[in-house]
Amino acid sequence: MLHKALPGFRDFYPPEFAVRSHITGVWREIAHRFGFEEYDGPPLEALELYVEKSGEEIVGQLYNFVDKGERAVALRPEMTPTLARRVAARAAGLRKPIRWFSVPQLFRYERTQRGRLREHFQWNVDILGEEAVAADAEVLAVALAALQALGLTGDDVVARYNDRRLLERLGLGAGGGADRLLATYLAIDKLTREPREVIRDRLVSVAGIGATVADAVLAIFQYRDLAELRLAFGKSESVLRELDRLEAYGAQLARLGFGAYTAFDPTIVRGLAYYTGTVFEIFDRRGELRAICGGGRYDNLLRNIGAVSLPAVGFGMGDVVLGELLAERGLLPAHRPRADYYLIAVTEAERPVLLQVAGALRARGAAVLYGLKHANVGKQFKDADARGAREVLVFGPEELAAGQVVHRVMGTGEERRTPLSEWLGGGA
RNA sequence: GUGGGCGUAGCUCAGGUGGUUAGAGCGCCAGGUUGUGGCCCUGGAGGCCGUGGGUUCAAGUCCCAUCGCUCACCCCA
Repeated sequence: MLHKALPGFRDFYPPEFAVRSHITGVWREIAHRFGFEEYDGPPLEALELYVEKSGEEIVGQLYNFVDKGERAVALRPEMTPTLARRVAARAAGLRKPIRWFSVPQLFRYERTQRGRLREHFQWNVDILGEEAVAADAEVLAVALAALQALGLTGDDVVARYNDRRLLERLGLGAGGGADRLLATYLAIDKLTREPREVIRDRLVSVAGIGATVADAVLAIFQYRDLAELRLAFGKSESVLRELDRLEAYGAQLARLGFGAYTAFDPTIVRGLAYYTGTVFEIFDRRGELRAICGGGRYDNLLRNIGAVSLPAVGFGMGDVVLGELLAERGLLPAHRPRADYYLIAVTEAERPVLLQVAGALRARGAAVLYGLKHANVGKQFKDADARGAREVLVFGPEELAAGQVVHRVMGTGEERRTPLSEWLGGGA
């Protein structure tokens, strides 16, 4: 056992790779179905790209080092800064709204635990250049469509959504600057995990807001749905506007077929600094795992990073937690090697013909296997079975003399003689 | 970074209170079977019992350290 993967890094043996491939395959398929184009960038970036104000809280867990050219670099911990920078550089020439997706491998240096490694693959989908709520709905819809395609229903997962603008209108930002607002979001983010008193203390001590305001803020969360909030705060024009937008968001998602997958939840705020509007997180309904996916609107990030003003909305969905959930629900396809044909030579003398047929079949697109060293027929059949061959062709001296080969269908055991020319033919 | 639990074959695990050459099932390889797979039978390879140190006549077993995995914190992709 000389070389194991570094802590938090995974080896993908064929069975594990099959799982990863299944998940990323669905991601790509669904992204294309929604009209998103794939892009990528380097996995290693200048450290400063992440140290900038786009997300201070990430920096402490960066996988960073100094390279041989004495550049401070970091393995990318998230895709959004890369995306923002690239889009900003070419924004003028890109048709808006920009609909892009990516499946980058991302890295963070931190203690590993369930659902959290030092490396994972994350599906990123973003729409840039559109502030209409339809863009927000489209982005969440594509995330849910992928989960649906993977076999998860509205009974398995739920997307809880909210809008930071609503919380601001409700008084969250009362008398505070951006820093205070973010600290308040971070405190609220823990609302479901920690006792109310702890949150209240944190609002006062860390976020620096007054005790009475803190109580007012916490009071917001006794209202669990939009109708209740409308009754309680409907007098305010600006609150109404936000409630209307959230209603529209939910209604559009329902129209797109995901009503059973979505629910408004005022406690969802997300920890990242750059979100400015809608935010959402997707959880397993049983609440056994971490969030499967998180995203939202970040209208100021491109202006901050690239001096181009483009509203944006997107999400990231990792392969680790999702893989755990799919495994628990028995939704991962069984990994079994597959081949269309396994060719068997009875004696070495038939090998040249066998190779010729293998070539012809492969040229037609079939998956073809045969033993690389001679073995008795029983052994070869055993190998054909173990490697998942659907059909077997037996090349024996007797049949070849008559211009025939034996064709056996493994599933049924049905077997008959067929003309060799049929297998050598180049036509489809 | 903090605390708890766990490290025996490729995998899943046995190995009472220390006691000879460390076991099973599955998997893998070979044979039974030189023209027919799944089942069965036989044999084999594969372990410095995570690593290092200590206690002891004797350590897979007890002690310490360390590394790794894991769970909970911290924090969040």
